[in-house]
Amino acid sequence: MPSNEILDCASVVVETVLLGMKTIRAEIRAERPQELSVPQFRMLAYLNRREGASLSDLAEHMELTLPSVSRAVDCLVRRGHVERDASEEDRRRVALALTDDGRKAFHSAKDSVRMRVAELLNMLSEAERAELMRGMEVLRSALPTGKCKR
Amino acid sequence: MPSNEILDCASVVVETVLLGMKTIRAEIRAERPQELSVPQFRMLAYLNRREGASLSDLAEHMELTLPSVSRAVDCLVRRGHVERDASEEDRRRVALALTDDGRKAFHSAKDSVRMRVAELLNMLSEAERAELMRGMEVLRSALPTGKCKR
DNA sequence: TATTGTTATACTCTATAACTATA
DNA sequence: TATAGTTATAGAGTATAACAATA
Repeated sequence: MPSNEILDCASVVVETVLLGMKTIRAEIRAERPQELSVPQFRMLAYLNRREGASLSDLAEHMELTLPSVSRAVDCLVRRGHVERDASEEDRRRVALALTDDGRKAFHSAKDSVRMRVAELLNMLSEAERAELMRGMEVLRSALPTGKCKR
Repeated sequence: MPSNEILDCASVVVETVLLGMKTIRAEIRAERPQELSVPQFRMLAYLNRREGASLSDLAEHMELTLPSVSRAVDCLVRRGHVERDASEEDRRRVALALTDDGRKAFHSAKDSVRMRVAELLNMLSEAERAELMRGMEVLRSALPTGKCKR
């Protein structure tokens, strides 16, 4: 049972992450030719890292059910962002991959977000940025990263 | 035009916020009687702070269109989380407020998230937590604080 | 006429249940 | 029989366009 002091820390972390997410969300969704939703962005990001991932892999990463991801992928395929092929080894599986168009859409959205955040960080002093980086490092080390499913 | 070093910082911040959001999302949506989506949670959080806010206030905070928020509020009203009344001063406006049930649902979800994050932070040393808090403080100072009129 | 909100319509996001195909 | 996905159905999340009511 965490102490009150740690519960207070947790509140700060949650509020800050939600605030940060608001900036990111606004940028991902801003006009722009290749408009993406946040879930779509997350799926493209995963497939960009894990070429050939199966639908189950993607569902696990997104923490969604298979039917939900199946339909979401329908949508991405329809838009030309993702390719869906039968796996060679196990014909039940599908191998998902970004198309060139999907890779372009993902990087375009990602670059926009990064540029927007960089503009904000540009206002900080070098010392503050160093403290920020250290804080991010600590937070990453505390958060469950990907697989370990509580 | 931010330097490459700052662009790298921005990447770290974005990745860390997305990772943190994943933990929060999983917890907000977890089992539990009063299941909420992330947007619903954000709306309840806003109305908890701003009793009597109008639909336009909420739409601005959420960065959504009025029709979208109108429907989202329909849903929250149907679930008994929110009350929608005509404003006294200006009959065009609606005054939104949490019901007791809505307040309960919000605090329950919020407490779950906080507890889950606190459990994770509990693994850190005291020095690491101090660094984390400092990093959060710096990040907050850099992010646009969504007209925080609390 | 301008502002606040709702309704109509159309996608996407997500779930559960029932199904198909492969192993 | 067990596993990987899809289809059916339903409700929430989101947008634009058209509308109604109040100021």
